Amino acid sequence: MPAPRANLAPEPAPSSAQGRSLRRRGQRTQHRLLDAGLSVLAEHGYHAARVDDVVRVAKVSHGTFYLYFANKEDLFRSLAVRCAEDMAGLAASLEFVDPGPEGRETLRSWLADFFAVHRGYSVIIRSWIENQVGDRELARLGSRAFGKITKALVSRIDEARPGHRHDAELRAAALLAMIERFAYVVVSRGLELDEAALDTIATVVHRGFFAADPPVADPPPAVSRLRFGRP
Amino acid sequence: MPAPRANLAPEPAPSSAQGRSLRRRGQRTQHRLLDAGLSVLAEHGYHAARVDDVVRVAKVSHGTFYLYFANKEDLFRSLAVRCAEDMAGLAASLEFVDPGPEGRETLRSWLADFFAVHRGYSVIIRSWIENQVGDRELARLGSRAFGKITKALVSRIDEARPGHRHDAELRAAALLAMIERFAYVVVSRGLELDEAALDTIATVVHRGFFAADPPVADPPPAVSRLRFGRP
Amino acid sequence: MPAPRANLAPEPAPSSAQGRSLRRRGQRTQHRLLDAGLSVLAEHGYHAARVDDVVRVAKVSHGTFYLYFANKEDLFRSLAVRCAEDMAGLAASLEFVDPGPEGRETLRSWLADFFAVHRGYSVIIRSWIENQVGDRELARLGSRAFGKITKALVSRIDEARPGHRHDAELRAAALLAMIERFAYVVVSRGLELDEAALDTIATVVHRGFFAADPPVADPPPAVSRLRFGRP
Amino acid sequence: MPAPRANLAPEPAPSSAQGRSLRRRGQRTQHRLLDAGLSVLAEHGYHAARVDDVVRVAKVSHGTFYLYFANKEDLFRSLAVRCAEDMAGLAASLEFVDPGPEGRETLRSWLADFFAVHRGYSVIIRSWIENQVGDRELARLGSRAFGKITKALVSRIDEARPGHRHDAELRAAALLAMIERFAYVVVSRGLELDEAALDTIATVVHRGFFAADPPVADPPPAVSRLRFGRP
DNA sequence: GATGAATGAGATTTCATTCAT
DNA sequence: TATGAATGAAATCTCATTCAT
Repeated sequence: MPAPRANLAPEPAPSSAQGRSLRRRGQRTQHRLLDAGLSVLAEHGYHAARVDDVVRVAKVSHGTFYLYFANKEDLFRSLAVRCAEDMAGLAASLEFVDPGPEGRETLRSWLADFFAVHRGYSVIIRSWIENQVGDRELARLGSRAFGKITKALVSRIDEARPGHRHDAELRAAALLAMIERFAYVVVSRGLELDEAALDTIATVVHRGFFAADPPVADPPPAVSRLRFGRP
Repeated sequence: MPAPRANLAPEPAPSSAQGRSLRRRGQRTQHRLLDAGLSVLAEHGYHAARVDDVVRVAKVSHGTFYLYFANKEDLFRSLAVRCAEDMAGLAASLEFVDPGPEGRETLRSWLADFFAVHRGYSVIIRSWIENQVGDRELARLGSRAFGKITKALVSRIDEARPGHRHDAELRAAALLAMIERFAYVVVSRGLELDEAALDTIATVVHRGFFAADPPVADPPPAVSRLRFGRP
Repeated sequence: MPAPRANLAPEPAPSSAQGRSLRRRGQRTQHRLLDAGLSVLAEHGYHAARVDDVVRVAKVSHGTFYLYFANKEDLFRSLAVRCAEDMAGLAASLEFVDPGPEGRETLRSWLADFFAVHRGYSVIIRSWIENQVGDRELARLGSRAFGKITKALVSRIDEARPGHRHDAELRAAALLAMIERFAYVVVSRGLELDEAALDTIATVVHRGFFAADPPVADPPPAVSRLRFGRP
Repeated sequence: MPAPRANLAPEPAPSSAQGRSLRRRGQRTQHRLLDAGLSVLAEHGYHAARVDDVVRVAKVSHGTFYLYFANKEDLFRSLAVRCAEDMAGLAASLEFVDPGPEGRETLRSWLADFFAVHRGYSVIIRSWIENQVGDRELARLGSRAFGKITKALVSRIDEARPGHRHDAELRAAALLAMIERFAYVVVSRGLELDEAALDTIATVVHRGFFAADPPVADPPPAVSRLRFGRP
């Protein structure tokens, strides 16, 4: 059985020129497979993605795939690592969000980055959120990535509206839900997110999630008038 | 080939008690299959859901499944129809959202309904959005259902902030994205959405999406500081 | 298990009027099933014929089918019996075929009958010949029916060309093959066999199979110039 | 879905010996499957033939079958193409049939070839004639093959008995019916067609179908004495 | 007599993975 | 390194037959 070397630490560089050229070729192949994997996953989703599709797009043989990845899930994991790194950078890059106009600009800029990451990795992110792959380690990778972003959001919201820690957590979750889903919809429909749209989103987010509470009147009890969801 | 009777208009109830009892048994079985389908789909998602799982949950034989549904997709379609009906009701039930406190309550109540529908049909909705099933008609069913809700939201947002029609559409999309995704996260993690959480969401939505614009300062150009998404 | 009464001797007539009416109804149902079976078999052939098709054509339920026939093969057997009777009559009706013009007329008349039988039972006959049904008894039924006809043909050919018994047998086989297949083609294409066509066939058969040998010249050895049928 | 390579034009032979040997293995397998298919079909007929049987005979796995053929029908189609080619050759090889003794020899030789083709492809031919497979293209393939032979026969018969074009067509159909069916019977019973038998058939065909008309007496009207074929 | 719902054995097809070259 | 043929477990679907009413 050819031992899959996927995701292993790089082997020591061989001395011969021939060996080095092979190595380079191998890297190119692996790269082709990763890119092919991303595009196939994007098109079909994890379950409907076939190894067959990946190798066809990458223009390599079936056997070659298993030279670089232990299995389908392993390819997915490799992509997920790439994605998690970018997500961590994203989390680290969110600075203080001022309740005033500058805060809106800070948000605007950060949101632009967020959407850019999504554009590349929407499938991965989708799969994380929906837990489609039955792999503990992979799920943890995703949780951690999202956890970092959530934490950053909680901090910034808490800074902007001090004294409502628990509420801040809920808001952070809702905010992440919104922008993540919104990004997905934009990507999946092939839409272009222009400057004006980014402005609007930034405004909504800024005012909805970061603004201080106004004085509220007495709220009457909420009563649902509809009954849904048959047993 | 035994013609699948799925998705047909219900046949007229026969007059004799004996005939009706036979019919009834069939209906019960079909119902059991639909419910089983919903729960299996919820657990595994469309692609990973096995007909085998469905019939085991419904406690019927394999053959029986194909007595009521032409195939897996057909079961899915039936569930989708049920869901689309509830979604249409949801869209129709959204009334005028006042910019003041009453508007917040209107939203709160409607959001409670929205989340209730999601609790039942999260899988269906997810599949619609992600277009997992390669079926045109099914996709259209979903688009129409979501279109109705979006339209309702656009109308209400436009009423609340007249003169920004295009902006209203973007806001409606973002709002739907948020609550849809938020509902999904809540359902998929088995969380309970309590009154306080509902309050917060309603507040965020009300202020972020329905409030009038405050005077804005000069916005400096947004510049992304990060580069994501390798080619 | 409801004992199938198919192909059994008729039970004693019940005394009550009610019982008699039921009996009549039963016969009608059985008849409907037989006819439906014939038409379904004609359309699809034995293997592709579904019990489902038969009961739909006969407008009875699945259960009812098994009230009258033990299984699919049993229905087929019943039809085969009907057919074998007609075939026997056919065999018995072939009289002396004169080498002269009257013989041609005798043949013509008999061929008309032969084609008529085929029109009704082509499927059955086809199945016999091709031995499609894995049932010994059924096959024997067919062999016997065909044997009778072959025997009659052999006798008549032998009468017409005495002293070539073995040759007569071969001729009989070829003749039967021809008219049987010809009948099939006519039936399966929905063609009408008119008087002129019948004339031609009668002529060909008369001259080809029943005429006395003319003096033959020296026959050179037959050498095939083609090679067919790859290993 | 792995694209079935069945029925494609043969790929250009690769230059390296290594590459060719790989190709060779695949070709051998495909060949084994075709041969297995032919024998299984011959034994059971199209509908009763199981892919399972084919792969067992070919000694390959289930999956391998679908590597070479899209499905059962596709295997059948491939065989049919092979058969149609041989049939076309057969049609082209029928030369002028003299009304005298040489004509009989021409026929004899051609019939030997005809029977040889049948020996190999009886199942295919049977299915064509009986239209067992619900595939338009396949049926057309068969019609064309048979059409060619019929046309050749019509030409030869018309040459031998000029001035009866319409009659020639009927005769050609009857002749083809006879020899086709006769061949089937011979093959299906495992009989050997010896020289004497071939002589007899050639004689019958020659005299029955190609000889000039003798003077005929007045034919009395043909009246059927039997009534067959219950409604 | 008749119905129609239910069954389950068996057939077809898919696809991730292995292996010889 | 790379290939492509082969595998087989698992999934989907069919249909003759049985059974409760």
